[in-house]
Amino acid sequence: MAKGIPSLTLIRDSLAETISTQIRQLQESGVLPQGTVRHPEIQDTKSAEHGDFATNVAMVSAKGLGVNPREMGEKIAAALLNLPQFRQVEVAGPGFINMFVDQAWLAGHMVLVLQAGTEFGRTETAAPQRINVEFVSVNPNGPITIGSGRGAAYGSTLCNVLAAAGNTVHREYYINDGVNSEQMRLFAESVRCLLLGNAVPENGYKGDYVMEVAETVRRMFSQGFHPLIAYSEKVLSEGPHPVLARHLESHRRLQNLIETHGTEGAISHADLGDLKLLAETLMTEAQSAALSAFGVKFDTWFSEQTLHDSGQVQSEIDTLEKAQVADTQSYRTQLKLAKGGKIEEVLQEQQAKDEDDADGVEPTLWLRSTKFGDDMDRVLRRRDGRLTYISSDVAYHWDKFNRPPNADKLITILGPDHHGYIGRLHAVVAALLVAEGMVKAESTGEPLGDIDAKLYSTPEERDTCHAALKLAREKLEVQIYQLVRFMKDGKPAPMRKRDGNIYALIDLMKEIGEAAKPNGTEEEKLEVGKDVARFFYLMRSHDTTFDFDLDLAARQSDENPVFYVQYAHARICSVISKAKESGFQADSISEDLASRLTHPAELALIKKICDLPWEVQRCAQDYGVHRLATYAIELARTYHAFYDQCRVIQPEQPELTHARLALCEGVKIALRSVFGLLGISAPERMESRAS
RNA sequence: GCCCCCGUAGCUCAGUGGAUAGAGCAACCGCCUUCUAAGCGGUUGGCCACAGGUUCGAGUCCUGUCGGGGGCGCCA
Repeated sequence: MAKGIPSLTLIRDSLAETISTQIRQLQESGVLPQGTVRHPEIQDTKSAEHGDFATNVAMVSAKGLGVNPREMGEKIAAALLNLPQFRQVEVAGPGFINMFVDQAWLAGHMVLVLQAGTEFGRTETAAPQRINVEFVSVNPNGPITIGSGRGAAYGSTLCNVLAAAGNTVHREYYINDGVNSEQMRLFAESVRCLLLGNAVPENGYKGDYVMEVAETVRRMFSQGFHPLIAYSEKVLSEGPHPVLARHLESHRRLQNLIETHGTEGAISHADLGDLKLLAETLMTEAQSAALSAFGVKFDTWFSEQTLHDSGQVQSEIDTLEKAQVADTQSYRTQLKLAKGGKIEEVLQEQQAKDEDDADGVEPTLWLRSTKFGDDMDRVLRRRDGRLTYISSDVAYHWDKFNRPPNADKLITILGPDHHGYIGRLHAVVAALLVAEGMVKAESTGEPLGDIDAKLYSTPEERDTCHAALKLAREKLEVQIYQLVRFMKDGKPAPMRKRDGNIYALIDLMKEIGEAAKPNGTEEEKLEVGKDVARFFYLMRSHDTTFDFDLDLAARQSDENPVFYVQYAHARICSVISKAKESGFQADSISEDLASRLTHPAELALIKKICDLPWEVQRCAQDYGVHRLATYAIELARTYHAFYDQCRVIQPEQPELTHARLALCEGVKIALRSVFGLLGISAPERMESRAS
């Protein structure tokens, strides 16, 4: 585990701490009155005449202390001026404290950057958390689409950022392979129809990828399952493996069919469940390969069905029933909500008694999720006895807290179409917290109102449920990313096409690579495609819809910002290698480094480099990782400007050359760090566009 | 009806409650004998959808209106 650097070595944190200390001393010596002062925010200035950094601490704190903000600012400024970090401190406007920092002090931070090396950008945090992040998690019934690409890019980068900010992160993909799934049943049915030469069902799957799955399945039948069986047996002999065990049983069944009926006969006699297992496994493998090419790796690919097989689903449901947050009474509660989420009315809808139902009909098992803020109760077990998807979610969310062990928090990243799922997921976790006895509510002592009485039987139950929901919202954070509209030739390009085909992420990468690097190897093309696609997804806030210009992405030009940032890295590598030819080393830290770097373009660059850890921390706090892409562009721009104004290699000025090379090395370190977080490559060379 | 997201330059989008609202693309003008011109500098371009409110201060927070996108299954 990487250690990271203590956050106090960061410029902004260090300034904030210094200002806090000075204010405290001013209060102790009676220059400023006692009272709470907010932690100073260190802001950028918009023009050089306002100095290097500014803080509004006087403006936001003056009122509480009962003093004039400008006067307070003057007193703080006077105190700061005595410190070596500052060459000038001024109060401006309504009470801004504008700080002009000492250039050598500023440049001295470069030493810290160079010492941190590849660790630069990582920081320690006072309260590290153990976090499970689940993302992508699409059904194994098709390739990863360009739509899911956003979730993949966002989720993987968020994980990188959370880890860089000092947390322990577990990356997880949930495979929706439950045997009860209607969609997966239909997918398997479609594959079977293709295998048997029958027409695909009305709402079935028709894309070319389904045909490919069917062809692969046919090949597996003709080759037989012996190798797979042998492999599973070997692995299972070394220890338990629930998923493989299920596969082994299925493969044995299919092998028996082949031996009795021959290849074609086996296909037509095969159980739909066995075909489904083959089809979804192939699809999952394809998804995994595409995501891997996209730079996304998971610690766990978690199979939903294992929760059923192990009995965890049933046992968690029993626990919920015991705790009376789930029951089989024949009504469903629905909430009518007014604007602002206030409950206007509680409706209890009796279930129709269907006399036509045959034997074996069980009463519906309801999760009383309306006790936990959901707008309607949810079905856990259908009347035909089959469990719903949400029933697996109950066991799944409980199980997820084991990855990493004793997880503090779960983050689930979902697409815009799953927005309506947030409420019931929180209800699921809240119900679990109640049922597992994890909630201790303080009684509010308030009696049950009319509306409450329809939801809860006692005030204590209500208070417990409310407390559980509050805790659930802390334990499970759902992040929704918004829709992407893909534009081609100025027109929207649909993710799912009429002919049943899907615009797959892997195809997007290939297309971009083909256009950007027509003479490259397949691997190089995929890498370019990955870089461009990831950067495009990550440039915009995940929380807003945006247009993905496929033509621009495919164009290999200066219009494409990813090449702009990568070019900065390639330029630096070129300078450093040229310098080496002249006998200069970039990674040596000279003692007088700080005093040599005085040019405005150099100082701007130092400030920008040193901002990276701070940017990472901010992103980890509010999950707005798109700012890292903005940061990369800004850093590249600052470097390009420096490059234009400050010649690095000057043999007649070896000290300056060394200092500037160290600066280049610092930019390189920062760029590589941010590229790593964004999941894009750092090319050492970029060929001229002409070639 | 309810929920979520959005409305900022011609286009695509940034913008910690702070000072004169930014970038890329598009348009125009400059800069390669010198470390990669996939670069740099400059010009043009704005009732931050609208109306109230909170605040010393609002593009940012709150309420409402209008407009756009998405979601509200015993599907997952």
